[in-house]
Amino acid sequence: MTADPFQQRVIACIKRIPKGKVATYGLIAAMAGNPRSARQVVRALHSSSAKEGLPWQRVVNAKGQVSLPAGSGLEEQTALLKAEGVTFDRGGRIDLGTYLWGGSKK
DNA sequence: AACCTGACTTCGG
DNA sequence: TCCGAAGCCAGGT
Repeated sequence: MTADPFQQRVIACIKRIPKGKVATYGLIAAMAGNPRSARQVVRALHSSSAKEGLPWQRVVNAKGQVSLPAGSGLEEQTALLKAEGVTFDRGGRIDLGTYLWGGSKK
């Protein structure tokens, strides 16, 4: 297992995402200390989502959409977010201006 | 050790 | 607003 503080940071940040809000990979990466490692956020998520029970469904890309391919849990993810009060527009996009987590609890 | 892939981001047209 | 190309970083093969 990795002892990278970055990964630990990512996990911690995701755990802090409030309900009804979403965060982008880049935002998390920046909070974790590496704004260029958005991809690694993804990896950290994959590495510990199930293990840490992280709300990976609240993590979306910069476009405000869920990047998961349909059939891999996308339907579940969107359903969960909707249940939390997040609304999706016609294209399955989230209104980042309203639901993007500010990360003020840094 | 080298190459390839990836739940991304940002810029330009 | 949408599409395409380039850049970055780490893990897997």
